[in-house]
Amino acid sequence: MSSSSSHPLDAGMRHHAYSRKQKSLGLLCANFVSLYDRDGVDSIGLDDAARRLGVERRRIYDIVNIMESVGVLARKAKNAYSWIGFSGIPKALDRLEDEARRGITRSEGSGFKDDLEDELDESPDQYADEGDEKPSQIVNSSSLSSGACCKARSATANRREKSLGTLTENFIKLFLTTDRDTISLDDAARLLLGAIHDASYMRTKIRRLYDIANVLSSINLIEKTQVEARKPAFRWLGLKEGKMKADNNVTVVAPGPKKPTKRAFGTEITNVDSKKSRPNLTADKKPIKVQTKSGDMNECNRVALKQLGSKSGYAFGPFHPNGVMKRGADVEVKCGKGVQDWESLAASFRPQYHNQALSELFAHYVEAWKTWYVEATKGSRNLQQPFSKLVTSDLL
DNA sequence: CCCTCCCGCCAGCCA
DNA sequence: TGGCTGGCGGGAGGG
Repeated sequence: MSSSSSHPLDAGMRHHAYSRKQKSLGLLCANFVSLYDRDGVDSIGLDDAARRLGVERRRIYDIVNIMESVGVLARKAKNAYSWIGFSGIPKALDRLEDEARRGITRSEGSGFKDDLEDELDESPDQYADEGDEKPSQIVNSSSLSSGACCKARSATANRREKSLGTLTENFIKLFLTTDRDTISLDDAARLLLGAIHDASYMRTKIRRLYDIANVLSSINLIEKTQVEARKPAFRWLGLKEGKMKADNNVTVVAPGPKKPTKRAFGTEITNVDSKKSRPNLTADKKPIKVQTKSGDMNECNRVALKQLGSKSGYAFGPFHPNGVMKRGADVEVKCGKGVQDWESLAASFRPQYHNQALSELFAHYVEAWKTWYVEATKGSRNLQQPFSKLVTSDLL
């Protein structure tokens, strides 16, 4: 993971080489944020986002689902989401914390409570929005029932329970309910899966957790740490309750605001050409997919959570790096106005992201950016007041 | 080698 | 139906 230059020969032709790093979900998320986190943005069209970010629509669904569960976005309608911003995070976290306290964990296998919740929150409107959140969730305590498997939920419900969004929520709840400083994805998967032992299911879950962790990292809600060698884990950073502001800050920098003239990452967007060199498998279709698993756990989850230890009153970590984040947390560029300058800067700079927003990686990036920034501004760093606080100079 | 995780197939769902 | 969603896991990048 070192920073730039990973490909030896890539110097000049950076876009022929395929580099998954430039296409990571975390990076995409960062770009997504920088693209929409500004004044005047309220509605986001999936197609538009995909086009501007240069990725396939499928990837936007991933980002959006995760972001929504964190309160940054709210689904408005088909193909349309409304941008709430980081100011929506506290509320979302409160809700999650509250649910976690009551022991509500959306189960993986059964959709029991989910359904109930669905009725309450989901469908009609977006909760993350204004003051009202979904009503309380009384619901269950169903630990037992859940385990009892009420399979059968409609396919829809079933599907939903396995959604990235739900997984994200449960993943976050783990952090909100444990005393542990860090949680590895393995542990998280284990805890979230409870009784399920199926290895392949587990593998799939972990893949998803990687996706989630990457975007949450790019948003600075969590950060990757290396606990034991070979076993990376994530630490919850969260945010400080009152301190959050509509636009606090968050990471990311990104390519140009507008349509990327030049894509800052990922070469051809749609992976048209350079994609990985897949063998020419033309014909063979994928074998039939097997719909494995089914069990569910739930009660187990709760128990598992317990094992992690429960906290009673947590004070989230500072969301804003300025405060507590350790090093390298992030940079931000947001702020609506005055973006022009940044935009141009960004355009010329073209940062190199790294895969996930691991803090170390980010640190590299930030460092590079910072350096560049200093040069660019030649000492006079405060070009705009709002930006003075911006970070660059103080991170790291 | 094995951890990471991108890619896109394809199945439900809904207008 | 066709388009939207998004689960899922193959398999390649990369340390």
